Amino acid sequence: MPELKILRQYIQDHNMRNTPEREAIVGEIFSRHDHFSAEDLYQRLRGSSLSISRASVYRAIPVLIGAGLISRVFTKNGQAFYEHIYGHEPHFHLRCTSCGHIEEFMEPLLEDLPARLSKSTSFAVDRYRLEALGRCPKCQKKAAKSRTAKRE
Amino acid sequence: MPELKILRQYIQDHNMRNTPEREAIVGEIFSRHDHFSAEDLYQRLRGSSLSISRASVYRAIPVLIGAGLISRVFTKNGQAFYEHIYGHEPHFHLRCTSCGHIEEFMEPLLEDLPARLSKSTSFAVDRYRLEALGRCPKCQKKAAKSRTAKRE
DNA sequence: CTCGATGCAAACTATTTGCAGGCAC
DNA sequence: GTGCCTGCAAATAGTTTGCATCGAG
Repeated sequence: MPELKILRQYIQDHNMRNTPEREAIVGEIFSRHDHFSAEDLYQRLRGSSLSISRASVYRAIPVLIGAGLISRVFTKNGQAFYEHIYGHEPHFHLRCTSCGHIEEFMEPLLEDLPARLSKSTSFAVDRYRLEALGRCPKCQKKAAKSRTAKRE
Repeated sequence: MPELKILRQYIQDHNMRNTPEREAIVGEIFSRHDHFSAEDLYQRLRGSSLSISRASVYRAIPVLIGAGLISRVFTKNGQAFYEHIYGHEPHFHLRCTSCGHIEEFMEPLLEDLPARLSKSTSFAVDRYRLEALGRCPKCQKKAAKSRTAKRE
């Protein structure tokens, strides 16, 4: 479990304390490969032997981001979603503006974007977040005239 | 004021009703060239002769997005930020993870991204949102060892 | 006249925080 | 033993919504 190693190292380096709660959270996150919100995590961990509070889940998130284990990828209806990034190829998200369906995709062109941007701008860029918005195949077919404007 | 024309057209096409409030909101948005939150807009419009309620500001936003006049560009501390897109070259945002400073930038490589993605994926992509995260020049200089992990 | 839009205030929802006790180190 | 971490509950903050009224078409 390299992700646990990373967590422990990060915690040690930052004079924090490791706890079973944090390890359980990391374990749960890396047990699947999907996008999750803080609430999702909380619900999944409620069932576990070690029932973890919402507060601890919320407090763990910035720690894991700091450790480079997860990253916030998008916001949906005011709720933040994350994904684990360790051992995960860089990629971006295609989001259907009609049904909300999300797919991951990689465009080779973008592979070394951070390095490229670090050269062409004054920022030291270390990562990026790209979200492409459009219609998924299903919603293209439906092609119903939408009469209502949804937020986003 | 082409933006007002677009608003009116959109409203007409969607069986909605045009109101001085909506026109004032659009006017205010296009009077500057910056990123704004719903609250920003509300505060700026409070002073105007036509005092507009928060509710109307919030309700106007999805309409303007639907009309293609504005777009949500990022979320900061749980608050959504927008910018007007009509008459504005496509571009992306560089965000300093340390101080929050934001700069706009264009990478020629990305110019026809939507078209390219529409071909290489199954989605009909019509726009995208790219946020590069890193350190701005100032914060690179400070280079203080941060001991606290901030959310994001 | 009709029905969408507005303003107000209350309701919601996601997230943060104060506090007392517990546990990692 | 010290001080970070946890759980709980209360507090915040952004955004949404019910309702009565207003006014555009």
